[in-house]
Amino acid sequence: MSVGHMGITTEAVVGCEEHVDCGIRDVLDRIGDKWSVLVVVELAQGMRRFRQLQRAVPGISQRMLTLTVRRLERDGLLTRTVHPTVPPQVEYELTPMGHSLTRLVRALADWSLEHRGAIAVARQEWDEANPGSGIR
Amino acid sequence: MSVGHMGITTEAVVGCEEHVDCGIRDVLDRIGDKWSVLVVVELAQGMRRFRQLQRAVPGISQRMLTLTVRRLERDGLLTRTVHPTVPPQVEYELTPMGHSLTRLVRALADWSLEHRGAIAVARQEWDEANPGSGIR
DNA sequence: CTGTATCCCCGCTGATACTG
DNA sequence: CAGTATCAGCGGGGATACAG
Repeated sequence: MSVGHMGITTEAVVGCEEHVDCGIRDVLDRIGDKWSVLVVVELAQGMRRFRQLQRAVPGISQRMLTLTVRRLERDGLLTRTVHPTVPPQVEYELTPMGHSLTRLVRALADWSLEHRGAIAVARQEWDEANPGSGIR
Repeated sequence: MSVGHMGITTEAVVGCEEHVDCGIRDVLDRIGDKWSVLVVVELAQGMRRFRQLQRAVPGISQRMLTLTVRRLERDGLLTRTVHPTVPPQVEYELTPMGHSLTRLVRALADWSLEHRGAIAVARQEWDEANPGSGIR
C-alpha cells in the first residue's frame, strides 16, 4: 500500500486526530437503523406522501415510518409539508443535504452488489469450517 | 429455498430497478452495528493483535470485540492468524475485500465531517420548535 | 493474552387499537 | 389519509466470571 492515500479522503484523515472514530458512528447512528436509508432512497426520486412511502418500502409499519421520517426531518435531511385539506395530505421531500446523502447510499449499494457474491461464498466456507459456532 | 452460493447477482442488479433496497440492507446489516466499522478502520492501518484492537477501539468489551472480529472473519473481510505461542498470539488483518470496504467507510467519515455541523443546527432548531416530542 | 460462558437490562421494533 | 398511544417480544450489547 502506498504511503499517501490521495483524493477525497484528506478531510476525513485530518479530522481524525484523536480516535478511530472520525464521525463514522454519527452517520451510522443516523442511517444505520432498519428503515432510514430505504426511505431516503425512495425520496431520492422525488416528493412522496406518507401512504406512498409506506407502499414503496415493503414491510415498514405505520409507526416505524412515522418515527423514521420524524428523525430524518429533525436532522434536516427531509422536509415535511402539511396541506390542511380533507383528507389530510403530507408531503415529504429530501433537502439538499438529504440528496447528498443519497450519493453515499448509492456507494453502499454499489459495494454491496459488487461483493455480495464473495461474501456469500466466504460465509458458507466459514460455516462449514466452523460447525455449530453460533456466530451470525 | 436457498438460492445458492455460486450465483453472481444478475438478478439483484436488474431487481434494483424495482425495489428500493438495492442490497443496501445487506451492507448495513454487516457494518451497521456498533463496532464493526471502528474495527475495520483500525485494521486499515495494518495488522493488529486482539489486545491492540481492544485498546484502539475505546469502550469495546472483550465479548463484543470477539463477536465483531468473528463476524468480519466469517464474511471474508479479515483474516485471523493464530500463533501457537505462550502466551497465545492472534493477528487480525484485512483481506483485499476488507480494504475495499475501507474506502466506503472513508466516504462515510467524509460525509459526516462535512455535514455534522448542519445536522447539529437542524436538530437544535427542530427540538426548539417541537418541545417534548420524545423524538430522538 | 485470547478467548468462552452466563446473566441481564434496555431499546428497537412490530402489532394493535384508537383519533382528527 | 396521517398519524398517536400502548403493550409485548426479541435481540444487541454490557458486566462478570471462568478457562486454555
